Amino acid sequence: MASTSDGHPHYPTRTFATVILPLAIAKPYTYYVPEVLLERVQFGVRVEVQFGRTTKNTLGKLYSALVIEVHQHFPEHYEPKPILDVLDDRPLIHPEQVALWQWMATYYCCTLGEVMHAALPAYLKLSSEMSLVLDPAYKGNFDGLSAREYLIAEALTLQESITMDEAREILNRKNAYPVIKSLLEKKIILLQEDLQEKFQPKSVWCVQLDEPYASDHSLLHQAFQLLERAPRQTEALMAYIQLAQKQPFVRRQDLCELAKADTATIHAIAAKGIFRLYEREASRLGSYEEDTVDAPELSEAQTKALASLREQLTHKQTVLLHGVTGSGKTRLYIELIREVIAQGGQALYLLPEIALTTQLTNRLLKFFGNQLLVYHSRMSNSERVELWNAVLAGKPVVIGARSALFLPYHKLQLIIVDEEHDPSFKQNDPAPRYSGRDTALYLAQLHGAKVVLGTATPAIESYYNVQTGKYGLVEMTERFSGVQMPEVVLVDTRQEMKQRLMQSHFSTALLDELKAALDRGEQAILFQNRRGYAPVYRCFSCGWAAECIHCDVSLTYHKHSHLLKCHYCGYQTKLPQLCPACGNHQLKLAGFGTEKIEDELKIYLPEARIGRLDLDTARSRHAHAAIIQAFEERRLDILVGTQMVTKGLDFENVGIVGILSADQLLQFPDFRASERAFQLMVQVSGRAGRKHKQGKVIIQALNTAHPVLQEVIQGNFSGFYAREIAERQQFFYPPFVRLIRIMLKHKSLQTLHQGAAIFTKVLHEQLGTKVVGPAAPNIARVRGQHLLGYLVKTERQVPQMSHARQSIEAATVALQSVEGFGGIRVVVDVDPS
DNA sequence: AGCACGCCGACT
DNA sequence: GTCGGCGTGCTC
Repeated sequence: MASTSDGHPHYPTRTFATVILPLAIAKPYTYYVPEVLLERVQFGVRVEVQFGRTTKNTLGKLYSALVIEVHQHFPEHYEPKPILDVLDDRPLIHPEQVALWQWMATYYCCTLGEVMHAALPAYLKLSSEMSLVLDPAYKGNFDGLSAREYLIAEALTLQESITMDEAREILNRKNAYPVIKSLLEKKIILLQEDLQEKFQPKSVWCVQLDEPYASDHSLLHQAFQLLERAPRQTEALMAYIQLAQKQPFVRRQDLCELAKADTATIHAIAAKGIFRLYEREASRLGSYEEDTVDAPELSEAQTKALASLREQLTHKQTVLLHGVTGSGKTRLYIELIREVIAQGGQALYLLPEIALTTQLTNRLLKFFGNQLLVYHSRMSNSERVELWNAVLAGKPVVIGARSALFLPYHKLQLIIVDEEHDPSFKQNDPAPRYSGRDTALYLAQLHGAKVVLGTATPAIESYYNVQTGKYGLVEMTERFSGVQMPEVVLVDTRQEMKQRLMQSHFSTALLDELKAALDRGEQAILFQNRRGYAPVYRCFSCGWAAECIHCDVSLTYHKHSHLLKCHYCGYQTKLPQLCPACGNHQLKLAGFGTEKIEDELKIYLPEARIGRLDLDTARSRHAHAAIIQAFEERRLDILVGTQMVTKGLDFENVGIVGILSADQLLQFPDFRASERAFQLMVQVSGRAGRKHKQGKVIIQALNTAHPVLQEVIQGNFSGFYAREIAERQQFFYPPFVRLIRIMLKHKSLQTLHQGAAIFTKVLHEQLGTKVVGPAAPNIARVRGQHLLGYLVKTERQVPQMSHARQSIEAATVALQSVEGFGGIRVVVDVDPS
């Protein structure tokens, strides 16, 4: 073995690679780069490595790991294993991606593996599966095998290899291992591990002219003569000529369709030497075939706003675009994106997932055509890989939800975060628990790119950053159409109840306005932030209420399925007829959700065509689109819905919007309740207003004195902000501090409390009064796990933040090193929503 | 995340 | 006695 004076004899190249494995483990690992792979191992490629325990009977599992560094530092405390193969010729990522991942792992307190897991498309993360094959060297028969051994051996004579799962199934037991072990010892079978690429390019059959016709079109008349007695084939040849004039490649399928022929006809022509069939790699990403159109001309207000936006972006990284609904923010984005394309850069347009409707994407596709890719959650694994590769190759524009932040940009110049205030930009579970907006800001910084935060209702944090001068600000106060902002009317439902004017959950004013709007041929939207029929099923004799068996929440009655359902874990059950606690017949439904609103509305407005948009009716993307389309095409008069109706929708004929219970929004036990309520009410109000006519909004509330209601009515964002920011300052809430929420979880309440004692001790020692807790959250048990939470309030500065993180880490280590408490899960959520 | 090992109670 | 449950520790 070659050896150098300063090198280790086992590692002659003295070159090592640090890799990230596609697993949720804390740190990167280092492998040895053997001579034969020296040339091909580089930053950003995937390599095949063996990882995990190996014993004499198991080959280690194989993984595709991502190389993030190639270096000469000899690992000191262990013997690195070799890299087995290199899977890519070109890097799959740029250094910016790894930098982003590292920042996310640190900032959001999770492992690099967890970030990479979220970042890479599934088909780029490979792991091997163990399978069994017959040992080709084995010459004997299967005599003398046990019944179980025989089952496996026999199965292997029928199929070449079987997986461990299949072996378990054949043996009908959980652990197939002892049987396999003895078969290995008898040298009847071998184990096999191999890594298989999951992504396969799609190929389609194409047709072209064969020689000599291909190079000499004047010979085509001879071809037609050859087909003279076959009219179907003649037609196919003509169809081919027609298609070939328009497109560089003629798909067999397209040809069949146009010529109304089957593949046999095409093959017959090929057999005569006129056509030649070949396979061609095809994209799964739909291409935009129509001509792109020009965006409408900018209004005066838009021109001014755009100029201001451009000007501020020259000296600020981030500008907040605060524009009322309908002011035409999207039109400005289009302009900015165009400039980026012209300069050869890349732009990312981020939206909350739910706002990624076809309404918006189709509109953008019309302007950008094939320069734009839409990245949505319903994409297949193969499509994701293709999209990844397209961005790697420099695709200029991507529109997507927060996960689009992970795509491999490397000349990113602009990120637009539309609806920046939206809480669904925050990922709550699983790790990385990151904010799409804040991560976008960091990503932009890495690329030296600009960020535009767009919204009609800025987040308190964002507006605070405007006030301190960190962000620029552009305001658009008028609707593009010139139509006035809707008139907002508050209805005191407590008064109406006293006077017995309420009809079910509808005030007279709301019902009258709805009727009037329908008579005028207008449409209406009703907002109720709760799905299902009724959120509580209670015994009015003893007070018992139906609760989930896995979670500490009341069950919601769903009329459609006639079941009680848990909105946290999905548990469902039939309605008891007698109260299980006292045996009485006093069981009644309390409260109301979208389902009940839809139902009761039918009584008061029997003529109206009513649709419902919530998680229950719009579970699939298709169902969601179908409801929106029906409303758009005016096949529905009234749309009842949850938050879903507030996002990313543009309807032209909505005369009236109703908010059924503002109290529900305002009563949330959360420091952000006011902010959320303000945003939701303003956003849903923004759906009102016809193309040429002012719309109307009716807000029903029991407590009409709440200041947020007046601010919503007046569209008074600055008043709302001033009041809210003062409160945040007084009670030490963001943006004046940063919050880190910690949740301990365990199935045993006793273990949880005992463990929490240790955790609390360490945390208090390190952070003192910055820690609030432990306290059981409102919902103290979810999916059978008891919860205990802490809130850490810390200064916004980096050193204090990292001290808080280190303290949490120390407390976690202290907790989990105690026997019996290792099973307590510690979930850390930085900047929780 | 996997996976093996070790310790425990429940039955072919 | 084995089988399978779960808790714990380790992986370059």
